[in-house]
Amino acid sequence: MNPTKEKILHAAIDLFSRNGFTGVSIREITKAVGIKESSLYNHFANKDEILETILDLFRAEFNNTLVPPEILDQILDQTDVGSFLIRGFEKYKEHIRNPMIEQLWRILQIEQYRDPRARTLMLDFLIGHTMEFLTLVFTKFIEKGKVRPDWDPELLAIEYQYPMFTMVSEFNMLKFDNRDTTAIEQRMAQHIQFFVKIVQP
Amino acid sequence: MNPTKEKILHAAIDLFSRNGFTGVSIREITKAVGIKESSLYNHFANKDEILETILDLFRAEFNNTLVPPEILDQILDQTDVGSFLIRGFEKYKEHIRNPMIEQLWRILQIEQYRDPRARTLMLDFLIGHTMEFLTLVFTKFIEKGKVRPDWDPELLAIEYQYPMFTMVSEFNMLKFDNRDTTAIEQRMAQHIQFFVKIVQP
DNA sequence: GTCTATACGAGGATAGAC
DNA sequence: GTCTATCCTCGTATAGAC
Repeated sequence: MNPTKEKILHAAIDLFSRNGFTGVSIREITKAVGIKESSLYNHFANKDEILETILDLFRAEFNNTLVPPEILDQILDQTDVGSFLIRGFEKYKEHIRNPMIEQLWRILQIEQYRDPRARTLMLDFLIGHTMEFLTLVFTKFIEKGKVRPDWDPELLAIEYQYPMFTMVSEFNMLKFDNRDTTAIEQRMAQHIQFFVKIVQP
Repeated sequence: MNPTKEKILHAAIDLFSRNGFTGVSIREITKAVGIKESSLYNHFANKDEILETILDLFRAEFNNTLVPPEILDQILDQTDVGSFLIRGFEKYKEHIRNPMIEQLWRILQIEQYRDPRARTLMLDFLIGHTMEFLTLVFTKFIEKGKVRPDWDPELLAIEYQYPMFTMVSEFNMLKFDNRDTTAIEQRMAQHIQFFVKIVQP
């Protein structure tokens, strides 16, 4: 991608993530980049195309974090539930440590009601795929006798992941104000411990 | 409150909840109400004062749902964890069945990053007070021998409430598009069952 | 309290020179 | 690809008549 286009995109991500799509003007974006308004239109047809590009970027980044299904069985054979979830959590923390990813999350939250694309991305893509993946993981863990067969794998996926969604959202809000996040990070770790203790055979 | 002022407020809540504060103009609000722009300023000093009034309203509505601490012990003596949580869930559903409340939730979600007041309301007030209340509830349940003393009451509050936050948020998004919500409602009920089974002595 | 009229800066976007 | 200049609509807000 053209370096100016990239600059525009990143300035837009930064601004949208703080003030929302409707709260940011083309003038602000171009001012942040250091170009004139008219120059922006050499890279994007209009303001909405910037947002569309951002949503595409989010989709791509999310796909990057998924474990390929081919190697899933192999991984699950080599680990127990606890190590698997902790490892996933560590990977997630790496992921979110990238400030741009954090900004993309915020944009999705802000635009979820105003923009149907953001809503679908959040509901069907993000929540949907994560739940599908975890349901598969717990199904296999139960088959392998590494998780108690007492509960529906889909319920386990919810019990594990849904608290995480809220904690991540809380974490993001605290970070946004530069507030202390150790308490919430500790809670995430405690949640994993709690969950593992309950599902272990 | 003056009837025109009330109409303005409700039109603003409706519009803000769909397009966000920055995505709605004074012209749109007054058009929805059927008055001229200038008339609005007889009721609110400026656009921001409308949002401030909305946030105050949310605070008041939330306070309405809290159980007074004086009568908590009495309630907890009369019920087990399951009935207590199911009853709370029913009350919550009544609460959210009010379309205005639903809209207020959406506004809070949309504005959480742009507006520090919305962020504090969400983090410290809403999440904070709910957790405080539930931690107290589980502490007392443990004292009364109605919940296993194996876990920290605060952890129990998180394990119960945090998945609910995500599910409510998901529920709201689905409802916004008039999509089917029976699956998510069923999951909420399953979550309560799961939780009760785990904490029961 | 509501209206008409108006101010005036900010908004997205384009034409055309370089 | 970037600039200057410009368009025209929308945005918040006020003054003053009724």
